[in-house]
Amino acid sequence: MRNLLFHEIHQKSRLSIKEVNEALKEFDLYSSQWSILFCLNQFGSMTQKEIWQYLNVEAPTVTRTIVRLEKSGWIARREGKDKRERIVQLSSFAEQKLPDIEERIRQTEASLVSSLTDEEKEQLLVLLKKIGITGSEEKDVRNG
Amino acid sequence: MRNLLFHEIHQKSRLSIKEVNEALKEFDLYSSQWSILFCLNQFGSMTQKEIWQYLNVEAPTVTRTIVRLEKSGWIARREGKDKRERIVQLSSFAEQKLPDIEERIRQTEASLVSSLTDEEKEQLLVLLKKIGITGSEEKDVRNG
DNA sequence: GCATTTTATTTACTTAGGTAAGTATATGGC
DNA sequence: GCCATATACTTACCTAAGTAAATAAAATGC
Repeated sequence: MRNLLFHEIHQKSRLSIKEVNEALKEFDLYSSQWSILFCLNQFGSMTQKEIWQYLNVEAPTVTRTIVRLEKSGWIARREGKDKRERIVQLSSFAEQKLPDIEERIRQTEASLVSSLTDEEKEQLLVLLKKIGITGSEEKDVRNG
Repeated sequence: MRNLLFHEIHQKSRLSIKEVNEALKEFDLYSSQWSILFCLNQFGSMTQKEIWQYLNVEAPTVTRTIVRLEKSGWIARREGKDKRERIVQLSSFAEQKLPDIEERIRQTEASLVSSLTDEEKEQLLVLLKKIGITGSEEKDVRNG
């Protein structure tokens, strides 16, 4: 395939999502749900905007996933002082389960990149971050 | 984010699909449709199985996209000698349009990786190909 | 030669992402 | 204070990819 790079990125993206979903089955979670739980675990309560900005997806995508997480008891939402905002936080059930899930995900991801050295992983990350930036933004590569 | 690598792969995958979709708008095509047209242009007539095996997706995904491509006149299908198979081929309309589309895609992709040197692109490809393979398969890295 | 198994494709349904438009609340101009 | 604009979120609808199960045709066993 001529456009090998994008083909390959696309493939590995699908592959890793597939593996993570497989690992999450025992917890009745999907990869996108996990990414939000992980986010909340790392930063504490967040507005939906903070979540979609951090994950770099669109607002409706987060709305949908959050609704499902709320229905299944992983998170709760409350109104903010600004009544347009909805503040999202982990349930105590989620807080209790998260360490196990994180360990499981860590294993899955480690296995996926087990044939790369630490240096190669670092290199891969640096190269990936360069994709999609134009000359003028290039100085910001290390921030993302 | 701890799982930075997958986060980044996922992001760049979405970004590149978005850009390719944007570029394909003027031709009334989507990225997944393009990948099938490209495939057929490269290899000539193919069965659906050959397509999904090459693109490394599941059969139902190819069925859906092919049905749409057929409805919009980009491809035609005929029965094979084996009547279970359906042989897919480009329409003359598609053959006529493809060079322009390919040029447009080439530009889009080049712009996305414009901040990488040729050596870096090659390196990125090599590293990506190593993802998801176990020790015993490692010798096959260069085939993919 | 017929029953069983395999194979190619399709259908139905799920999550995941996107855009566009709608709703409700804040904010600014005056 | 009120109207226009901006912002946060939601709804509706599109493509993309996956799994599971259905269908139809080949291939195989005996």
